[in-house]
Amino acid sequence: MAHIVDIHLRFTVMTDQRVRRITVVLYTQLVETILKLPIHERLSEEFRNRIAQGIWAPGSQLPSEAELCREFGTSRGPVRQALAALRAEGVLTGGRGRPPRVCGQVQSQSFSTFLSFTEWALSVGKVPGQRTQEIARRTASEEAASYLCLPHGEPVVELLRLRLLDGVPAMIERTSFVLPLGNRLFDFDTDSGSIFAFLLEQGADLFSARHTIDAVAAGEQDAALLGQPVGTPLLRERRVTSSSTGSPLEYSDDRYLPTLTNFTIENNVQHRAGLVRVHTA
Amino acid sequence: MAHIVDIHLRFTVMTDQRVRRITVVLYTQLVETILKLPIHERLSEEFRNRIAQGIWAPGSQLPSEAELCREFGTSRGPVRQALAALRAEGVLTGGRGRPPRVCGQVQSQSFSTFLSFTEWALSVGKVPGQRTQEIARRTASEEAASYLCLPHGEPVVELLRLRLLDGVPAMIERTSFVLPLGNRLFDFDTDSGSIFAFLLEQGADLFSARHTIDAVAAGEQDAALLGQPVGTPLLRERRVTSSSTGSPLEYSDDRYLPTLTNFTIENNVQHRAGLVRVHTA
DNA sequence: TAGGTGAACTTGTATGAACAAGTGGCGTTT
DNA sequence: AAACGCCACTTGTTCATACAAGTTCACCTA
Repeated sequence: MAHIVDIHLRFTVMTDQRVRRITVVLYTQLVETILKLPIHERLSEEFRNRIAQGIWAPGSQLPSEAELCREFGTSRGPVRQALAALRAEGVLTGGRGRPPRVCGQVQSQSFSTFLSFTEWALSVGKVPGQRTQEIARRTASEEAASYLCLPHGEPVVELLRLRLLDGVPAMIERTSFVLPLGNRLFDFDTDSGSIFAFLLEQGADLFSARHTIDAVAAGEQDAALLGQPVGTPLLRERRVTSSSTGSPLEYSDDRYLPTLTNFTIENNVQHRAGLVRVHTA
Repeated sequence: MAHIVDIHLRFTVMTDQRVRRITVVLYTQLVETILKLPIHERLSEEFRNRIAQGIWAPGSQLPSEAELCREFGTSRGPVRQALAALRAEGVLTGGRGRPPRVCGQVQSQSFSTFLSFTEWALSVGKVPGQRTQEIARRTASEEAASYLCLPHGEPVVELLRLRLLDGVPAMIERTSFVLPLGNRLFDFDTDSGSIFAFLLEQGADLFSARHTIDAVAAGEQDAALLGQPVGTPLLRERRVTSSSTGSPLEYSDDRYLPTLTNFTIENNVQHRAGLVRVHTA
């Protein structure tokens, strides 16, 4: 799907001896596109809703496939596809002869919710906040350069922000953007909200991310910003976000106060965990 | 599938005025069962191998579905099921008109590899080790009782072990087992290897697990065992393992040296992360 | 040379059918 | 009461088919 939402045409026009700017916006038929979602995606969305709303409570059995087919007027294929999607996330179990059951309590998070602090905070009912400490174009640190696959001495745009939940310091974000992305940030008020949303709006091709989670002691800067003593254990998430062609766009070192935030995953015999334990030499 | 591997029949017999014990073992046809794996599971296994061995390198395109069908002599269904399994783990991407590509560098880990320190260590080519500090039956700690859904004052079997990688201290494991499971451990040499494997062998129904990851400062005991100063940041994984009926069997508080171990996950637009960020009040 | 057209190929979606394999309930037998 | 056999129902697996929708590339045209 092309996913073009609208097309902006900007003209500079002379009329009546005055210069005017005209913007013409062509809206494409997004509504059509949404309504034309494939059946099985509409189904899995519907199933997710029912589970979230408790209509299908944890532990309870779902209707049989045949019943779901009758209810939604489709064949077994799409119904099974929708169920498989939820099974792959560990939300459902079931086996031969046994109707599917709601199994996991932990809801998975979409790509954007997991990447964006702002979107995540809103999804858990908190007010996100941010205090930009610094935004600068400078030579990439060794670590950033290696993660971003940049030659030594290449410049990047570095951003240091303190992130807040309901006004309370919760996380420190040190991000390095490759130049094509980073340069756009100078036109953006980094105190106003989600960079992720801004970049997506600008058409950035943020496609995949690799997250590495460990623990570090708070340095002096961390401690001062978070209002904690130096040496406090912090939960660190390092992240490389790449485009759909696989070239790295952004490297971030996020340090969370572990009393406010943690990471959770569910796992079972049928469902391999996406998370892996890694040994570092 | 029943998954009965063998049946042991033990007799005590009098012959020639001597008491003998005879064990008769009935082996069931496991080989048959393995060979009878459904086609799509055999395919996804084969695909996983090819990716691991680099036959299908990251970034490279896979053969088209039609070719795979020809190669394995099946219809499109099973091939697509196998591809879907890998896609659900974020290993493959692709879209309409575009042959699938190997995308993630991070291999997912099976339930048992992720749960068992021993199995994991072997899978990354390290020699796992353990020094049992203590095994005891005592009243559950408040935290363990709450995670295991036990009434206040209920006894559990607590185990404290130092885990090693190639002889180097890497993790501290504090596990509480509910009695039916824990009591069996007194018949087991906890210095000899994997408790997880032992319990499975005993027929324990370890089905699902919820993992919570955060950071803590090393206490005195942690510091002494790991040979680190008090206050060193440790990467903590707390885990509740449950049976297939959902009743908790085991609670563990594992503290890793973050210089040796971390957790990694991959994520993309098409593939929701199983891992979620959680706010703790 | 730049750009459009169309054919060949690819994957995504959906249907219908058939059989394999496991679950649970019922009644009967031991 | 426990064990067994049977039946109805459920999910898992596989096939064959058809069409929708996107990609790629060679070719033609302006």
